[in-house]
Amino acid sequence: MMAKTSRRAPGSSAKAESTSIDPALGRLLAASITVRARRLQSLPIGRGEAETVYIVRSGVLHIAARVPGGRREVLCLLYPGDVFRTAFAPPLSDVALIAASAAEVGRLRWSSAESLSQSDIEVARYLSRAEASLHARQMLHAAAIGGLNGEARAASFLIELALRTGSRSASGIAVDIALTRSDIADYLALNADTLSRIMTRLRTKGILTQSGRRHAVITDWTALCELSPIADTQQKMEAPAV
Amino acid sequence: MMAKTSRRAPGSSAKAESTSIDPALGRLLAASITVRARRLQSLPIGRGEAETVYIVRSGVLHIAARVPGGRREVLCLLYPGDVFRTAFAPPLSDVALIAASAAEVGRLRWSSAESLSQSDIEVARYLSRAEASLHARQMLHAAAIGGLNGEARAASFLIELALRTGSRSASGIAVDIALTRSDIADYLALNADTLSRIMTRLRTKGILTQSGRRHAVITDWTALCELSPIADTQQKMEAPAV
DNA sequence: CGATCCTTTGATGCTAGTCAATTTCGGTGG
DNA sequence: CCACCGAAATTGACTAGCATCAAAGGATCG
Repeated sequence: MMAKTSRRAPGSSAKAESTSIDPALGRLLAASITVRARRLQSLPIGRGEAETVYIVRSGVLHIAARVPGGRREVLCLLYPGDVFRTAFAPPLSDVALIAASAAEVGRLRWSSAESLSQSDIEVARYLSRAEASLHARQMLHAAAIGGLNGEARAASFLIELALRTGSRSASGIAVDIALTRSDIADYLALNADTLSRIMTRLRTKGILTQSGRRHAVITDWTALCELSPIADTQQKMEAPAV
Repeated sequence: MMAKTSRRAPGSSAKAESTSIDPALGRLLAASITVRARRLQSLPIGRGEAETVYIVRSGVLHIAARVPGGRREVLCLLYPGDVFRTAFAPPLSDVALIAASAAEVGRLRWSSAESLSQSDIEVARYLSRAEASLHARQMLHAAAIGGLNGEARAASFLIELALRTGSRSASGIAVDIALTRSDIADYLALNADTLSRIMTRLRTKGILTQSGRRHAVITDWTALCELSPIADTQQKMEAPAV
C-alpha cells in the first residue's frame, strides 16, 4: 500500500530532447519530410490514404477523435521521439493528430519506413522500441481511465507531463501545460468543470501553483506522487530502457 | 446521429480461425514454441526477462494487471492471430497473460522474431499489421471506457465478442463468453454488480438470451448495435484490411 | 451430492456530470 | 501602457449514474 519508492524528480534526466539524438532516429528523420505545425494545427490521419508515419521531433501533440453522439476524446499524447503510424488510430470519425504546442514532426510513408527497416536494423529496432513504448503507455492510460478516480487521474497527467517536459526550477518543477483544460479533460475522461475543481483542490493543497493558464509549477512532487497509484509505473516507463 | 449502416452480422466471415491461415503467420508459428494453456492458466509477462512474443493460435486470452491499491483490470483481449509482445505491457504489478478459455499460443523470443523479420518481409509485414491492429483496438477500448456509459460499453463488448468468435445459429448469433463476469467487468471498468444489472436489462429487452454462464445468443443484432456508438467502428476494424 | 464460487438483486451513498452565472486570462488596438 | 473584448476557466447548486454493501439464489466442480 505504500511501496512508493524512489521519487526521482524529473527535469534532471538528459532526455532525447534535441541534444544527443538517437542515431537511428536521426536517419529516420533524414528520410522524412519535416512538417512544422503551429499550436492547434491538425494533421490529417486520412483513412483510405496510404499509411503514413509521423515522428515527433519537438513539441507535444495528441490524437483526438469523436465517438458518434458522444464527446470528443483525446486518445493519446505524443512527445519528442514518439512514432505514430496512422494505422494505430481506430476508424472513428474526426480522428486527427493535433499539435498541442508548436511542433515539428517528420512525415514518412509507411512503405518507406518499412524498406528502411529492412536495410537498417538499427532503424527497425528504434521503430519497434518506439511502438512498444507507445503501446505500453496506451495500456497504462486505459488502466488509469478505468481504474482511478478523478484526482488520481489528474495527478497522473501532471506527473506524465512533468516527466516528459518538466524542468527543475527554484520553487519546484516547472511544467508547460500545452493542452487546454478541455483537452486535458477529454484526455482524462473527465468533465472540464470537474477537472477545474480538482486542479483548484491541488492548488489549495499546496501541490501546485499556477501563473497563467499554460504554466504551472509543481511545488510538492512527493505529495503529487502520493495521489497517483501509478506514479511509480510512470517513472519506470520513463527510465532508460536498458 | 443515425448513420448506422451495414449491420453485417458476424459468423459469416471466414476468419483466420484455423482454416486458411496466413502463410507468414504459419512461418512465425513454426519458429515458435507452442504452449497449451488451460482455462484460467496464466503465462508470465516477466519483467527483466528477455522480451518475448506470444502469438495466439486459438482461444481467447487477456492481459490483466492490478493498479496498486485499486482493483484488478483487464487491459486487453487477445484473439487468434493476435501478436502480443511483453514490451507492450506497462510495468504494473501482477501483469499477466491469462487464458480465458483453453488456448494455444506460440512463444518466441523477440530477438528471434526480429531476425525472422529481417529475412522474411512477409513476416515483418504480418507483425507490423498485427501490432497496428492491436494498437488501434487498444485506443478504441480506451475511448469506450472513457466515453461510453455502462450499457454502451457492455454492448460494445458483446459486439466485439460476436465479431471475433460468434457463429450464426437458428435463433441468432451464438457467442461463447469465455470470461467470467468479474473479468468482463474489469475489462469494461464496471462493477460486477452493475454489469449484471446491465446484462439483465439486455435480456429483458430481448436482445440476448443466455443458457448457462458461458453461452449466450444475441437474438437482436440490430438493437444491440443501436446501443453502442462504436458498433460501426468495430465492424470496420474487423473488415479485411484490404 | 455437497461445498463453493459466481451471479443476481435490492437499498443506499458518493463521485462526477450538467447547467448556468461569473471571473480571469490573453490577445488586440487605441 | 492601458482599455477592451471574446474565449477559456472557475465556481455553485442540483442531478444522474455507478459503486458499495449485504443477502439470497444458481451453477459448476470435485
